[in-house]
Amino acid sequence: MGLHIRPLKREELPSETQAMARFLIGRTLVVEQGGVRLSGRIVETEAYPPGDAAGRAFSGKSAANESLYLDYGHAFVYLIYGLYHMLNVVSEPAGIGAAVLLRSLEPLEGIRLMEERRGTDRLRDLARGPGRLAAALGIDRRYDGIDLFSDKSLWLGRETGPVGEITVSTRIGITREAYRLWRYYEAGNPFVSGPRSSGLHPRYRE
DNA sequence: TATGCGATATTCT
DNA sequence: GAATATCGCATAG
Repeated sequence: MGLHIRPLKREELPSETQAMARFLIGRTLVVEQGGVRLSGRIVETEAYPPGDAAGRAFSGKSAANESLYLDYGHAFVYLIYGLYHMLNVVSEPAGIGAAVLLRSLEPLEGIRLMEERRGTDRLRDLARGPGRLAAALGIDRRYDGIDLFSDKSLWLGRETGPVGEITVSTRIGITREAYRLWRYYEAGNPFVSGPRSSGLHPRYRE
């Protein structure tokens, strides 16, 4: 466990959604739970900018999406399909309602616990996809609204090495604004979910 | 490897 | 009542 991850400084994180989604590729996400540290390299994100019809803020503020309206750098966690939690980073100044979805991690630390939670020892499958990512890290609604720059249990770290080329594509699993190129991933990285070459949404693929 | 489908809960119309 | 920022299993090729 000689891995030393330096915390990201708040002023390094862009407060504009697409810029943040791109910036976060190659950075690290760290969870501290009861003395155990889990971490991973962020290899895939999606941007849900202000006014986006596919975003959770589109139908206005409600109890379900309150934390989306916090200042950038807070966590926004919600449940989808009744089964999976999605971990987002609020991406604009307070009151706006936009976020970056963390889709996939390359596991670094706490792999044993991730395997246990996920019921597999296949490294590639531990946190590939947003539902798996949350499951591996034990993220649920209790993490909703926490500040990633003051809370000790969930925070963002600097890159641990060189960051590869970043590719953009259409977002996965949405119907509205489906043509937008707001998905970002590290090219060629096997820990990325979904299409890694075509860059086109299945709906628009021939 | 690719495609299809059911599971499941909360929110919104 | 319908939709949903998904996943794992089944089946076919």
